[in-house]
Amino acid sequence: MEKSEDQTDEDETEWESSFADPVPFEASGAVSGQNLSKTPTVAPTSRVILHFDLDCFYAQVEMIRNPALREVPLGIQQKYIVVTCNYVARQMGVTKLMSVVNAKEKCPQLVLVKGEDLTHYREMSYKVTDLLMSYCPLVERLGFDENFMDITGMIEKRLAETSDCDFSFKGHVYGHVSAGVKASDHPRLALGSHIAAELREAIQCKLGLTGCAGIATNKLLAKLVSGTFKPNQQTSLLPENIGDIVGCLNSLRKVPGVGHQTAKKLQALGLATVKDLQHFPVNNLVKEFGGPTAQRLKSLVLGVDDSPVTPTGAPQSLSDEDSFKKMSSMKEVLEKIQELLRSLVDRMQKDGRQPQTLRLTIRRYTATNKWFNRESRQAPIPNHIAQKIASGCKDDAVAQLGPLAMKLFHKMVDGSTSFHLTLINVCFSNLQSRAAASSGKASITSFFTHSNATQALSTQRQEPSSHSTNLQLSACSTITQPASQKTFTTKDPFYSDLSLYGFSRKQSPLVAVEGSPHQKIACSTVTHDGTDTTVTEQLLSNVDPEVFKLLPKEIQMELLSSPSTDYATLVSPPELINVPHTTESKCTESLKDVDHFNVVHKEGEQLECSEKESSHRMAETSSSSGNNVFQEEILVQSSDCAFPGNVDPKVFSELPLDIQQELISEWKQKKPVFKSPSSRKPAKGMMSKDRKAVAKNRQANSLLKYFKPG
DNA sequence: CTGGGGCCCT
DNA sequence: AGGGCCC
Ligand SMILES: Nc1ccn([C@H]2C[C@H](O)[C@@H](COP(=O)(O)OP(=O)(O)OP(=O)(O)O)O2)c(=O)n1
Ligand SMILES: [Mn+2]
Ligand SMILES: [Mn+2]
Repeated sequence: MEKSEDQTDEDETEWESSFADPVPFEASGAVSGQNLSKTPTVAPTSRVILHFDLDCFYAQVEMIRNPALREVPLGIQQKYIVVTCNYVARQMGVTKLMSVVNAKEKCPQLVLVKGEDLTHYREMSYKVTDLLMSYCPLVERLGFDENFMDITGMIEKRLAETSDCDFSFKGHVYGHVSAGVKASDHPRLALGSHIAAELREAIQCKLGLTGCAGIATNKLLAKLVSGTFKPNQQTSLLPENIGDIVGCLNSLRKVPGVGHQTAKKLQALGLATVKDLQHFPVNNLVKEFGGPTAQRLKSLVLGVDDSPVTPTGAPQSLSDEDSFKKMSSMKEVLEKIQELLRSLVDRMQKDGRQPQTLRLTIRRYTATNKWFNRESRQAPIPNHIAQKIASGCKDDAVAQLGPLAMKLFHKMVDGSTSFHLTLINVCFSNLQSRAAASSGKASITSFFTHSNATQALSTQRQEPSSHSTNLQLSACSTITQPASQKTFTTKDPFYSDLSLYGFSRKQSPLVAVEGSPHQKIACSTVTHDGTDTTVTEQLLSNVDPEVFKLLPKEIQMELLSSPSTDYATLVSPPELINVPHTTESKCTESLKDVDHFNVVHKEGEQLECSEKESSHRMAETSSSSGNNVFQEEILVQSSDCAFPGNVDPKVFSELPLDIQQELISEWKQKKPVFKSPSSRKPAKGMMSKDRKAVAKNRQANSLLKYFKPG
């Protein structure tokens, strides 16, 4: 969400003139130059990237929980601010991140729902990510309500399978009247728009959520374009219009990756708009930011971004915090810390991993500048305590973590003098899988001294190692199933073949569950009976069998389970039954359900998401650029982004989904595998070297991690 | 009358 | 341990 200062939206006034001045050619050369230097073993091609952003996310979740709220102006309140609001409220002038007082002033009838507890939002957030991942594993989260997807592989496969190029874009096309755009000129993006439409439809059908999507050739552009038409619409960006969308960002702060501090530095250099930066000599930028960052900034404002879609995996940290006007007694502090710890331990337990580090953060009261003075202290969590967390001895764990947290507190605050706190945050980090944790302090990898086997073994997987309660709770993706028909609602020729994607029997496509809303359906977890000796020797041929035998059973299971892990998905919607009664939200399982390979095409119905082809924001007016500084990124292979070596994205996409996830996890040194907030990622805590190396090679790190690589 | 989360880099 | 970025 944008800060309020950024919310004035003047895009429309600017974009047509964005081509007036050519910008130096050199700036766009980096990407193609780099890729040209590679061996052209893979057909050079641009990527197709999707960006999804849910509509008024917290408000939508609350409206699902209580449908009566749909018709009233609704604001989600955290302390004294309205963090977001539904579109009814927006129509009446309420904005995101508005103070409560201000919002009530704008809209006295505003209904406020407390939103300090993020549990429901977090859960829904992961359901969306899991759903997307079930189609294609290349999904990267950004915040709770956004996901990037690299569907290049899916596109290539589809393109090879069909010769039918007589179709149009789904949704809007930036800078055009979409009906007037020939999809045959941009078949890959056009296909992407169809996939985006279907994924949005799936999100609405299965989860009851609406959102926007952007379809473009990189993450930066996909994100920028997704917000063009707002709510519940999608927009594609053609290469010829890259200059338009970037050029109309008159405030540099709107460029993702340019935050408050960077914008201030730029402004000190006299740079306020994107065009200013486009024309600014990179050399003068280097002085202030350093070479790599300078170049990245230049690239960003040209719409160039070859950062990969990096599968997010399990979270690296879990934190819980509370703010208040004043806290000044040790008793309050202790009670607050214990309260936060109880909640955190609860979440940790469901995650199934063990935190190795505890961090305590405080904010002291200061009259001015209340929000930039945080102090923190962290400490290792003794193993015996960590195990209580994961094993479910909640009260026990809290009882032991409390004193540890208080020790950290006293490193910052002298209890014998007066203090005035306005915030306390408790954070678990350095999260390790049980297998890794139980094998000692080091990761599993340490068992194999000269292991080149680690790659094949996927030693860093993080899923729970046994079929414990944790596994059942976390491995089950809970998806709601509308009781509505499964009728196919389009005769779009591309949909039928989409059913081939993302499907894998073992993966267990989203299971439809009908019944009581609050009924929890147990997971039918298919176990990997990997204790078979022959299997062992096959899979672990590079592992010393003597060493292997010494490993705890759970770890053996871990090592054996990687390439062929079976798992079943499970379904149950705790409170999600209220799928919007909108008649147009029919759910099709076309991409997923194996039993529906023979898709029923129902004539006459359209799969439209009530996209008003409104012509607001001028984005529909066509403008062709004369000069083009904004060259399309060509030669950007997915292998540069998500795959090691020269892996053909098309071939990759044809692999069974679970295999895709395994491979990705190995390449990333993480193990998402199970679809849930837990078990997504391995602790790369101690693996930071590996992780860093990976990130560096992929250009995923550094300042503009969000968009531009180095 | 300015939340409550996350991520990565230094 | 802090800083900057994202939502
Ligand atoms: N500084 C911020 C920004 C966002 N959020 C939360 C509240 C939002 O509901 C959610 C998603 O942020 P968005 O910027 O996408 O805003 P919305 O989804 O609420 O609205 P929109 O429909 O404009 O996307 O993240 C937050 O707590 N603090
Ligand atoms: Mn968002
Ligand atoms: Mn949103």
